[in-house]
Amino acid sequence: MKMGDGVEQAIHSVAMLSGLSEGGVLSAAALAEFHGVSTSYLLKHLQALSGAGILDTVPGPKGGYRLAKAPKEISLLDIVLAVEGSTPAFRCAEIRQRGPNPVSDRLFAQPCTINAAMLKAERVYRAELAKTSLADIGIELATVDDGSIAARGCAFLEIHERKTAR
Amino acid sequence: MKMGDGVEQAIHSVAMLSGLSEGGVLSAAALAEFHGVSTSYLLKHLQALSGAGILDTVPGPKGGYRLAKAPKEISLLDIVLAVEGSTPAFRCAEIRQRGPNPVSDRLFAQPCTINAAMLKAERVYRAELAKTSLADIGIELATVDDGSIAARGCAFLEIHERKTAR
DNA sequence: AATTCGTGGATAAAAAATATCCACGATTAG
DNA sequence: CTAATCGTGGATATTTTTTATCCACGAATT
Repeated sequence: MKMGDGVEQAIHSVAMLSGLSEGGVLSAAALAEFHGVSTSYLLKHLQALSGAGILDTVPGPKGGYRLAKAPKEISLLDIVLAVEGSTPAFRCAEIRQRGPNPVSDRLFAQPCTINAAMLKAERVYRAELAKTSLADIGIELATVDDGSIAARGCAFLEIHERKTAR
Repeated sequence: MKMGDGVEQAIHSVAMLSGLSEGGVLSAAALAEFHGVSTSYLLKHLQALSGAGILDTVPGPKGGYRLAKAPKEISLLDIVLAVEGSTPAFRCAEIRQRGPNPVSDRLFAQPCTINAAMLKAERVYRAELAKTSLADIGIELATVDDGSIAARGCAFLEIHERKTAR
């Protein structure tokens, strides 16, 4: 069982957007450059996030992505579901009904107990992810080379703004 | 995120073995036939379960697999870990350290908060699976065609025993 | 009006999962 | 004793899924 790398990229992207100053946006290209990932692939996930109502898009020159709501209102679960979809990891294939089983079909009206147990665990997993919001994750602080304290990504944001200010 | 089909096959196999009478065993071929899956593929998972101490093997003619301990002592988590491995679904690729990030390396001595949150959710997931044992799943009951009540699989076991009694 | 951006579908490349096969050693029924 | 049966474990093929890329289009802003 492996979670797609897109999820990690998406969470980091949204986290960075949460550090933006009022009115600020970041283009898909800038986000991809900062995270060192493929722009066209990240785009796919940014669009999923936008479609899920987590991000807003600003078209035109100086456009890009920004949060659609407050960091406190965005949970990790929201992001994971937007990128990976809501299909459970465990999919009951109704194995119990296969093979030369001479047992009556009436049994199978009741749900598979194995499936029920697996899905319950997934519900617990998702509930835990729902507890953590972007606000909880916060912005990591760092000492930059000149000795000052900077929010993670801020230094990059400055660089990016210098570029776009041309 | 998708869990391998092997997990489902493994759980059903172990569940069926838990319904075996004292001293009884089932061969990999019989388990595969009952579940309608490939024998050689199921074998791979049965061997993993045996290696994990969940199943015992009985070699020779009339040999096969049986539980290595009481159903109450076998949790769904044990089976999932044996088949899928214990690697977490979310693997932090340390995206935060990539790209043209001018922030000091000292920041990265601390664990990634995103990674921490994702792993915490996985711990909760596993804890929930650990709560459910084979005994909890129990043996499903069914009304067979002649109107009597039979444990799921028992009818098949009878067929199998008739075969092997030749 | 030209630049810059996101949209969305089509498609290619890479990686996993699934499935199969074979030669070997161990065990036990007959 | 010996022949049949079973599990072991590695190698390998097949299929499916994931990941990644590309391109033509429409929208908005300077």
